[in-house]
Amino acid sequence: MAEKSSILENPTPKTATAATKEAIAKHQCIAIVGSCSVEYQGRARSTLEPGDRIIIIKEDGATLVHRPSGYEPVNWQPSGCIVRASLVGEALVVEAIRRSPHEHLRIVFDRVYSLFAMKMRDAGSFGLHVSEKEMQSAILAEPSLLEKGFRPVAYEKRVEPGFLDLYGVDVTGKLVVVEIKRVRAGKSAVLQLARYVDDIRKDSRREVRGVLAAPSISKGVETLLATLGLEYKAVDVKKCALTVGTANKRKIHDFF
Amino acid sequence: MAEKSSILENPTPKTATAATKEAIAKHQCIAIVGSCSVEYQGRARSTLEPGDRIIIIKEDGATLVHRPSGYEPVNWQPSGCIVRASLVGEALVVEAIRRSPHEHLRIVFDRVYSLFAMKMRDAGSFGLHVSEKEMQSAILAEPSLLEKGFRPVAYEKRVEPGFLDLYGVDVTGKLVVVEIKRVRAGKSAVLQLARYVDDIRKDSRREVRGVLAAPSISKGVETLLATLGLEYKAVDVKKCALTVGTANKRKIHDFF
DNA sequence: TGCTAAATCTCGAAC
DNA sequence: GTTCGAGGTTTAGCA
Repeated sequence: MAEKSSILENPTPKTATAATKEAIAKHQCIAIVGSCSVEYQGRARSTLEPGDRIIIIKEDGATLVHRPSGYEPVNWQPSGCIVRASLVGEALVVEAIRRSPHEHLRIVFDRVYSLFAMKMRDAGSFGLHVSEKEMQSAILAEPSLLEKGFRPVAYEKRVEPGFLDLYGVDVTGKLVVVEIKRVRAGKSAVLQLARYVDDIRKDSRREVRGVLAAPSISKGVETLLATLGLEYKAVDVKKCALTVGTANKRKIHDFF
Repeated sequence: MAEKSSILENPTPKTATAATKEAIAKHQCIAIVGSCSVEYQGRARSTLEPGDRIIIIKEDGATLVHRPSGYEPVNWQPSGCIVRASLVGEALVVEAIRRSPHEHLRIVFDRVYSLFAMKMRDAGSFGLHVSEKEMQSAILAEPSLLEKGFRPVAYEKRVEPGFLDLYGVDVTGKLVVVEIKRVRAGKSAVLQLARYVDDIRKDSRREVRGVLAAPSISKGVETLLATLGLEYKAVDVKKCALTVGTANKRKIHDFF
């Protein structure tokens, strides 16, 4: 089931070069650990003296040179460049070249500790989420994310048109109906909020504010909000995510 | 001389976990190739379904999850986080946790193809350069980088106070003395330029312009330039680097 | 610790 | 192609 992978330990330069050439030809992913020096010229120019590094060559040509510490690669070449391996003297040399802009990356190995190559299969989908539910939880845990002095009273409250996301009281005692959107809010969100506000106003003598909480709003929505007597509050999605994370801290901490 | 490295090929989850734990304890660098799923929670939240990936765990805790294509890691954790390996059921699990902001990365391997660990030595210094010489070459090759219609006449011309970087004629026939700085130019660069301009003016009846070519100038330098009757021309260092690269294209092309 | 500006930023979408 | 904006941006320089 699993694809064949090849691993070389302390290969000779000749062997390493042959293996790298073959892997590049097969569009495999390659991971080389070795001592190397690196030169780059293109949008800027750089030189890196010899030292132990991890080099990754991906199937689309993306090439990364990683030092033993730090998040970023010290040198790299993005996707779509041409990668060549060659034996120069007694050294494996990997070059990655890109046109437009013209860039040249040259890696000269004085030692190869390990060389791994394999056709990797990765069809897994990646999803980046901050759900509306999480934003709601975050504002419940930290109401100032919405507005200073806001006190939540209920969430997912049943009203005539459906469930309203959040419901509370502001610093002056007015009722606040909150509609939460995790992405840029459009006209529909405003109209939904308007229906909820109308419904609440029917049952209350207190003044009722309608607040649309979203990272941003579509163009034109601002005037619609003003027309309907509603408000927009910008909510920092990342801060929400962090707040949710902090709320879950104990659970994570239990792991240790 | 070279540090001991350990390589495992298709290890069992138990073996892989033990090896990862040991390598983390020794502050070694680790490269794992395997099929895994990934979850992240912190500044945002993400999930990644199973697939083949390359995982790098560096000695400072920086952790990277790379898919088979693209420059960027799909998931990561920066330097300074705590990394733990554990055997959960029949799977190697790597977790990297950071406080402030609180972030949690969890990698679950359903298969490990290869595991490499080693104490890497990298003392090589890294230098990112766009030398003054290269900026000079670039402007010589592409004079419009300085000013439309500029025609270089000489470079490194000997004058009384030293060597001036560049010397030419503008579109109206005036002489132009150019002082090049690869970084933000300060007062000293202006004074140097002023001396060169004075020297050239002594030997010529034609009008002489003094131009400071640099990516930017320090605050206050603008008024000094005005006082001395000199000019500043912003030069795009990256464009210079690219121009130098293009000029060397034939040489690189010969490689193929 | 927090803010600001640059990055060989990368990446994707819109034009 | 080119430009524009967002990113779990990261990183370095300062207040």
